[in-house]
Amino acid sequence: MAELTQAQQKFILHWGEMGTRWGINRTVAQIHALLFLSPEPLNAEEIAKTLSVARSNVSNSLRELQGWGIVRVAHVLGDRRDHFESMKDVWEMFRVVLEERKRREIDPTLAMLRSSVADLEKDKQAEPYTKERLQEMLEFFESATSLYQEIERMPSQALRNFLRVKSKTRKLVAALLG
Amino acid sequence: MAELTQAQQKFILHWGEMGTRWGINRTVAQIHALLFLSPEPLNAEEIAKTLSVARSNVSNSLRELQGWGIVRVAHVLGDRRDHFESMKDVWEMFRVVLEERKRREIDPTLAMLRSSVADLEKDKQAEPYTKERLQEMLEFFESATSLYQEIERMPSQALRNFLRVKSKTRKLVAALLG
DNA sequence: CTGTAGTTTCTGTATCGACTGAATTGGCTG
DNA sequence: CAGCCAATTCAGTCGATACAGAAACTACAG
Repeated sequence: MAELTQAQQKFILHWGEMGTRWGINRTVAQIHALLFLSPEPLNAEEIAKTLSVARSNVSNSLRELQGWGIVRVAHVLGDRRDHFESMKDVWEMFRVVLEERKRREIDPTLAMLRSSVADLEKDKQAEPYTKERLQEMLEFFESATSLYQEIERMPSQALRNFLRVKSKTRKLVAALLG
Repeated sequence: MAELTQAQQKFILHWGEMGTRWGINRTVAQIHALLFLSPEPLNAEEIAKTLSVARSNVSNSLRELQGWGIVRVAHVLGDRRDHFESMKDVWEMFRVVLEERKRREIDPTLAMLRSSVADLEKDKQAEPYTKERLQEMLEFFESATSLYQEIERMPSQALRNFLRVKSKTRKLVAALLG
């Protein structure tokens, strides 16, 4: 994995860019991409070499990825060094990240909105427009959360099959018509 | 709207932080929050005053918000200055933003994955692991996109009602049990 | 107990993007 | 067409964050 093929490089770079757009550090995302593509766990040194970033940067990024719950340490027999591997199940991976983002970002937002709306509820001389807007925002977040959990609750295999069938059907129809 | 109440300030600051976490500029998000709360369209000057940012910064941020399609110019009779208002329907607002992010980020990712997979398909001596991983990633994005469109296709009012009933029920049950 | 390999923490630097204030452009009004 | 007000563009500054390299720490081996 020390040398990257064209396709691997392309994916890793793209993933890094995607990361930045969604508030994830570029290097963190690149390391994740690398581990995702790697058939076996890599040690920090290899990662640093392959991506040409400082060893310490790799260390911190790996900690962050572990914090997200999509990378974990894997030990290799006869090697003292820590090795790292990415979760490989894409659905599960995104589920985990979404769950974590909900915990870090959505839940605090819900709390903030609830307390604000409650405060405005009490304050009789507060002008009602703000309350109305915050109320609607709160309802949206509650509904979206609930919708998300509804989907999450579906057995993921069933969901996948359902969508796979749908996609096959669509392609078939497209082929027949096109 | 020149002076902000406690609740308004809290929301605007929080929205700004949320923005940064999702790759949206803080000021851009704050301006959006302000417009979202404002009962009437605001001109750029007012926005700059209220949030204590430079006039030019407001100008650029407003352009960006218009680029996302959630803020638009509104003219006020007898006033030469442009005024700006945010979309107020929260569901629609998020739908629009999601649509735009799909266009800007997901679609190019799909394209990249498709072409990479196709390339690896041809290249007989390419090691199969990378192809396998990219293939799965591609399938995920295709399914997720399709799932998203499935949800989007549902009449939004029906979706809202469905979720509202669910939430009411949940609260009732919680009240009876708690 | 000492040396060594591995990892993390720390500190200074560099880079990138956000932001400001000034200059410029555009367009309306008398 | 002169003057003015609003909006945009531009060029430089500032600040946050990422990052590298050095130092410190840890754990194990001999």
